[in-house]
Amino acid sequence: MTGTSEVSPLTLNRLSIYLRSLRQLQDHGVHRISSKQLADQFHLSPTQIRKDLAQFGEFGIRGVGYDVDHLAGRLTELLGLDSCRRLILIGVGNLGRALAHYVGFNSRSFRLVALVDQDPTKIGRRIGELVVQPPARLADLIRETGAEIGILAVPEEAAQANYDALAEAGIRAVLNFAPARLRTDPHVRTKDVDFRINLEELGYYLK
Amino acid sequence: MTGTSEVSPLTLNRLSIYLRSLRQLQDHGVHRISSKQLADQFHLSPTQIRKDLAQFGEFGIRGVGYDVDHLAGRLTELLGLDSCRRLILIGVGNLGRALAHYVGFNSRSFRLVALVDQDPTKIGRRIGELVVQPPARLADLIRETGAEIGILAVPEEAAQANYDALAEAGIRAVLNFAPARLRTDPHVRTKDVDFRINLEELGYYLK
DNA sequence: AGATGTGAATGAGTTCACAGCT
DNA sequence: AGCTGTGAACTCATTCACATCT
Repeated sequence: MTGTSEVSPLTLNRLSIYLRSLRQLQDHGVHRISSKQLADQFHLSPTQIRKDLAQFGEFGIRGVGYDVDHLAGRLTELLGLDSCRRLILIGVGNLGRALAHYVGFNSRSFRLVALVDQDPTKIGRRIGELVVQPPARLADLIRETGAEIGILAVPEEAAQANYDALAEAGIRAVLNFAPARLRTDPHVRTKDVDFRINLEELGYYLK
Repeated sequence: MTGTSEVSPLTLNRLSIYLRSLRQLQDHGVHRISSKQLADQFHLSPTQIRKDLAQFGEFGIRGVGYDVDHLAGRLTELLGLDSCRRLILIGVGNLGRALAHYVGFNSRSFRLVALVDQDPTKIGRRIGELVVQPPARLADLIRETGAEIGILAVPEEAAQANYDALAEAGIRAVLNFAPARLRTDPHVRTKDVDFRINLEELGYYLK
């Protein structure tokens, strides 16, 4: 059932979790599971699993449950994880370098294809298999490598300018690690990851 | 108005953003602002700002707006950022080391006080001002340093065991960077940060 | 006049409860 | 009998619209 309205990020994030859980089950040789069992094992809600899946079709067998391999396969397609997205990382400070080595950024579904930093002492350095490039090459790099997602790991002050440059160069999505309120481009999917906000949330409850 | 029910994380996260925005205004010498102006400058919703603040009292002046310094001060208290929370970091791989250097983890409101890793080749190494300690010392470290928040930056397989050890040792909150579904302890505030989920969300929309 | 603070209305997201398959 | 898929009920969150105050 292909509804016309967009899928909520919350649902999407849970689909990622379901898929990950299913893969773990595959590794343990499990071939069939009910929403209840899945929920119990991974601390999820069985109704929510079914509702989330319902947005995309019928994947289970009534009275029986889900075929683990089949469902994992469908979720993989659904999330677009069967093809490989190319990433360009802007900013190779401490965080940027850690992200560059992060396995999730170099898996079957995602691959880091370019590194950019403005600092002359960093340009030319090799990190993993890539060499840090100057910002002037940004647009060319995106065109040459076919990068679709930009990872912003620059300091707060530089965030907006780099975001704008990415948008201008035709990037399609940005994962922003800078603690800045970006003026976003409507053509660019943008998602913030902000540790400080998460920390402050935890801190609040400790009072 | 001290309502009895708990504040939602969504509200809390926005309060962090408001505070950050106000501090930027302070740096620019702005002393008074309306919810409308604040919203315009930082891409927020004016009604939501007012509703969020309303949960904690009346901070503005009708017909006038908010005193920037005063509101910033109240939010700082409210979020508990006037005192300093001590953090213990578990796992000093790529991500862990980046986090150790992350300024937000060593600010006025948060301070990293201990590092732990299980890898014998890492134990004893100095990172910043701290020396990496073995897991056996975890409980002692938490007691000695008064650490309240644990940062989990270990591989997926090790996440649950380390979480349990932190909970057992009396930690009050955990910020988990491992891509694992943790069985959480009801006495420990737990928050997940998962880059892969965020990436996959962006990836979905690119299909 | 102009902006806050807030009840009422709307919308989004989750849970319930059960009809419908296997 | 058992588990999925789903309308209806409910809860949580945002937005509207306006009374209230400076």
